[in-house]
Amino acid sequence: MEKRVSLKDIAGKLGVSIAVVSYVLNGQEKEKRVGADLAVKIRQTAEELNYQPNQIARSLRMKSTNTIGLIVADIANPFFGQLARYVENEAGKFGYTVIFGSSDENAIKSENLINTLLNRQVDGFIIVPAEGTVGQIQNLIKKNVPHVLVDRFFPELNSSYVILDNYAASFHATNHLINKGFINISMIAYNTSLIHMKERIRGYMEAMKNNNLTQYINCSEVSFEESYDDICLALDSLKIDSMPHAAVVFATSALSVSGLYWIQKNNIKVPLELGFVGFDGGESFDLYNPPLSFVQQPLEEISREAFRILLNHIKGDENCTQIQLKPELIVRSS
Amino acid sequence: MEKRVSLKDIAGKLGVSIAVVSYVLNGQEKEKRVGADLAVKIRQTAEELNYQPNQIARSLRMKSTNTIGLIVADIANPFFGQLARYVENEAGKFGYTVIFGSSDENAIKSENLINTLLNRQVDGFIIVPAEGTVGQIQNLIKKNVPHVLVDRFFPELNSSYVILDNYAASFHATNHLINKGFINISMIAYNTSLIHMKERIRGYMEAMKNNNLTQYINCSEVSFEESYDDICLALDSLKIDSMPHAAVVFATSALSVSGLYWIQKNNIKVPLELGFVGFDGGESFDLYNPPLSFVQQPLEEISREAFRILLNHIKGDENCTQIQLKPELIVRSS
DNA sequence: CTGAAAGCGCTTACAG
DNA sequence: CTGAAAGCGCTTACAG
Repeated sequence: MEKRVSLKDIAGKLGVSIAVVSYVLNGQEKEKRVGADLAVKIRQTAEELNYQPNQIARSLRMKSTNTIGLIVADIANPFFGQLARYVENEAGKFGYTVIFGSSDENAIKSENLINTLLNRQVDGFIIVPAEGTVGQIQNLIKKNVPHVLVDRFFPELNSSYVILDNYAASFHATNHLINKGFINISMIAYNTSLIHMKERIRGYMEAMKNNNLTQYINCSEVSFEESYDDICLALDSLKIDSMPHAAVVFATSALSVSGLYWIQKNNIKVPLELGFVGFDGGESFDLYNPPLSFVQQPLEEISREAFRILLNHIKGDENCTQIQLKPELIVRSS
Repeated sequence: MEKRVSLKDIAGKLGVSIAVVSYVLNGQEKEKRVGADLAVKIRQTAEELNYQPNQIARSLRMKSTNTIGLIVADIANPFFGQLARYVENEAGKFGYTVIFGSSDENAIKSENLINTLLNRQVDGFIIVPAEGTVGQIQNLIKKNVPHVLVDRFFPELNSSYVILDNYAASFHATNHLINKGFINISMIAYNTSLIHMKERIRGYMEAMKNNNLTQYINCSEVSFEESYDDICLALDSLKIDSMPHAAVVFATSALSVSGLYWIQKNNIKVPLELGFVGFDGGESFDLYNPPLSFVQQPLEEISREAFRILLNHIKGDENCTQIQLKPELIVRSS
């Protein structure tokens, strides 16, 4: 690369110290009482030479990079892609850039990611924590690294987080199906100890119990890695063609979409032969014929709040803020 | 944040110079002939103190950050999310982290993004260039900043790029519809001067001309901002219910999905009432009943090649590499 | 009003 | 075999 122009170059050209030019370029000429004419001359030559501050040098000196790390499960997953976009927008408004990484719900990858971003001196983290990463988050707390968890959190830890009211989400989803007359309602969830999943399962269970449908409770927990095969097995075991008709609540967006693949493959008619509530609406729910019902998260609000809280931490606020937002059930034909 | 341990701390504890500890921690004890026992002691205390190198300091000194900038149109768009993921994977293998930004196909945003990433001293860029950003890319060339363009490029510029053979993509897509017996074939594209779009349009036109269907050529160019409304207008004007039946080739993934919304709204039967070829397959094409045909890009290969070329540039290779990859037409019921 | 100087945490040519 | 020292490009307390 071409040599960049530095403060030294400007100072050299004008025969002044680099301190003054740093002052005026940072708008401190008033406080430092720099001569008005000198100030304009400095600004002019900075312009001429097309001076661009070296953020790395600045970061080293200031011990802050104006950079945040965003760790999601998978940036290619539209849910996390959306999240990333909202975070990017919000961060941009405050002069922050974002470095991202995908953990694949894997604790080892998560640890590597956190460490490399830490070494790169990010000012803070927004993290969708994977299973088995309590220690990593605990470490951030110990080191006093600003961070906010999103989508999930660890109840035993005192971190800031912003999440969905997951219990309410599946509780309402299940009730919706019950109100439509379904009785034989199953849930497809991930096999994980993470709280968001446990809460979604709990909401489903409670709704079933409240309606005396305990005998129909049937929750299949599939693995992250083999999810499609596991889902097929779980759905195959449903007695779709018997009465009362079956219905399924899916616990995440990816799970719902996999479910749709199975439904298509088996040529099932929704909602006639199978009740359906998905999670985190995507095109597929809209474009399905007829359109499908799903639980909607306020993703933009989640992202906005997460960044806002993170910024407070970065600025020194030590108090944890824990926010739970309300889901919305988008009711359509299923 | 807690104070991090530095080379100085290790050196202090052992009563040696920071130079030696830098040497052994960088595996240069052989070249620098550091005593074997000292080396193990240094490694030990580095371990004990949990030393983590400060990449910012390292970057300042080395004038390289091991960071690349990735600029896409919109990270929330699954096509670009996928791209980002593949780039992330590839970069990770070589110790690079990626900072991303979304340009929204907007030249101003693109310029801001490029500048802030430049100030953050990224070692290079992978860019999906927006319309009107020739000057920005030219600037990178002038400054000798390593970069590779992706998805589109500027023919008048000598940059590395890796793109799809866009001409072939829509040429084959159109021919496929012709072979299925469609005659009245339209294209929906974006209203942009960017080459990838011009090539997709050209491929459509050529296929039509080659089959003496010039009179049926009908290409609607919609705007990025109002794409859905524009698409509806364009599709409304098609005479779907007349003979010969109409067919549409969509020039991007987002366009195709918008088209599906219109198709659903108007309750059109594909392919019975309307021929359809989409771009960049997503779930929606799979889940449509019956599944839809589309042009598939080798996204992983594009990403891998783009990073590989970028890395070569970063390492000093001044020669531009320009790659065009073959699309695949995934033929299903439409 | 202005500048010399220290220091952020590293790497590396150089001297012994 | 080992260390003192310069320097990457900034910011800022301090002295005049």
